[in-house]
Amino acid sequence: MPPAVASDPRREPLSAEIYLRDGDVVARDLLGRWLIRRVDGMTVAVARIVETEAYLGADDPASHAYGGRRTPRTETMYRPGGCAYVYFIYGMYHCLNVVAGPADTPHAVLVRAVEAVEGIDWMVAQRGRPLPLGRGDLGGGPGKLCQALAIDRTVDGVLLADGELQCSVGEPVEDSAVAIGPRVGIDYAGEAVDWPLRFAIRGNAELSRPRLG
DNA sequence: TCGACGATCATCT
DNA sequence: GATGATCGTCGAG
Repeated sequence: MPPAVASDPRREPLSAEIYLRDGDVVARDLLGRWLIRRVDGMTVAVARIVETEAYLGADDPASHAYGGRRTPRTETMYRPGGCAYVYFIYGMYHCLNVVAGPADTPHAVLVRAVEAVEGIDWMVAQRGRPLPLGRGDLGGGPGKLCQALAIDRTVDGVLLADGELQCSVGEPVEDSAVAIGPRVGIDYAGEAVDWPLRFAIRGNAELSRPRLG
């Protein structure tokens, strides 16, 4: 692919309406899009989304907002789609979500894997792992990609149109390149364990475990 | 206040 | 495949 430059149309922010649809639609649409990480106004890294999961709010037993549960932590999900929802998990990791749907419809899209487009050295440094990094070790998992992009609770609520974390047009993918399967790590969610709400770019090297497609 | 648990990962066997 | 790390969050008391 050609190098990314400032005038690159792939860097144009996604329009706000994109995020106002249901979580599963947004999750599929975000494949191939770019996350642009900015620190103090400077772009330090660009990463391409290669795997997502949808969480469908009040009607989804796997969602933090199941049954309309509304707490200080989940408040961000009740905002209109288009901002980041970041939470802390297992005492050591963060997970990055894109809020979807209109206000008070707490849908979210968990970003499960990204691949580096630009600023790979910076991302590797953020990960703090000994080199060389193996397949999927940089951005192949929700905790890993948050480390690589230095995402923590301070990013929670950031607008993806113009904040410290942005989401741009990137390189959308064809349906034929998309693998779909059940979500990971939600064994507590009853019937919802089997819902086909995990989306990935088929065969991509940075997919999370267990691999889909 | 307290106890249980988690949308994970690295490091074992 | 199994397990420990590690702590914010939330519901129960």
